[in-house]
Amino acid sequence: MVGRTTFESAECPVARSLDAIGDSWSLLIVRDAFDGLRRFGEFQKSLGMAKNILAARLRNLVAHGILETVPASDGSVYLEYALTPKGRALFPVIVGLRQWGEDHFFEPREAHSMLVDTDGGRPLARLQPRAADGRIVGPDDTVVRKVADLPARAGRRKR
Amino acid sequence: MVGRTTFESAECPVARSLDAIGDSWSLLIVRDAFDGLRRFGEFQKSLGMAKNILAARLRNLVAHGILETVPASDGSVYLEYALTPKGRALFPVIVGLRQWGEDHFFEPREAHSMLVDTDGGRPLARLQPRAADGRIVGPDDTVVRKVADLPARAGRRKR
DNA sequence: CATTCCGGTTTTATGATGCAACCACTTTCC
DNA sequence: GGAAAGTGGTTGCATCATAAAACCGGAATG
Repeated sequence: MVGRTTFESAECPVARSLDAIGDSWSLLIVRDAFDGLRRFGEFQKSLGMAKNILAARLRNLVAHGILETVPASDGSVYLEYALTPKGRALFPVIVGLRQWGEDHFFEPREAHSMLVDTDGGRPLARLQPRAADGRIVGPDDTVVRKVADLPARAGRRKR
Repeated sequence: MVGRTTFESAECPVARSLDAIGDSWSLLIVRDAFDGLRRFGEFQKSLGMAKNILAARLRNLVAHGILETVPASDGSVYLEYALTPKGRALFPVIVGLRQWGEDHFFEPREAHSMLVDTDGGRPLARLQPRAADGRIVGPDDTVVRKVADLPARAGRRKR
């Protein structure tokens, strides 16, 4: 199982996120879902993965509220898997992984798929973390701060 | 092994990225590296993971050019692991995972660490993918386009 | 009806992971 | 300077997750 007890008690949001989608396949499934895939067979054909682990991953993503099963769209009796709002909120993460991959895993002229703006067809701008006032910030401009939960309860340690 | 032959030939940048850092631990190591951790023992203590797989992950991250070993910083004979530019370029991905986790895996008042702007101490703004002209775009405003590797001057295609 | 398709589950091998012990080398302490 | 402790791993071994393939029941298709 993926999301059982590994980092579940961690108070670092990165760890909890990875507990839900940190395996090799889940984010590829989510990527395909952003591309419009919805059926079990579509995912299986696109990813070429074993059907049993696809079933397990879909179950896990549904259990985490990232996908949900919806009745059908073409009238058949089968289910479809659709992104929930929580799943759609992964869009920046997918974009980040895509841009990082484009920049660092391809030769300048090598073929690769690319995410473009529907209106205009131009590639997206690079993702840039920004401060609250809009300034662009990098790794050295930020720091992790521990935030305790308000009602009493002593602050925990370890991010 | 992580980065062997799984998605290596894929032409999707997301797949290649996940081939390098798609396991449960690598991104947590990178996160800790952003937080300033550099020594084997620091990572091992922070993550609580087995030393043999930490060694394997560090080897893999170094092999992928995400970390590099540098001689020392305190004069001792030991090595340290530092982020390369390629590794630092993962910053938006880590920020995205962190914000997604903050938004969807914590109760409103639950304790969690938070990434704040060094200058001012306020939380970062939400990551927002933007089109080339600066417009904020969502999943429905973008489409994946296949780009073949053509030798020279590609004529821009309009729709 | 018979056949194929769809969406899985059940086996069975195999690879990865986690744990503990061990080890070479360094640094520290007395 | 010798013992003890720390640092940075490696090696076996048990266990768990993963992958491939076979199988299966209901639904659609001819």
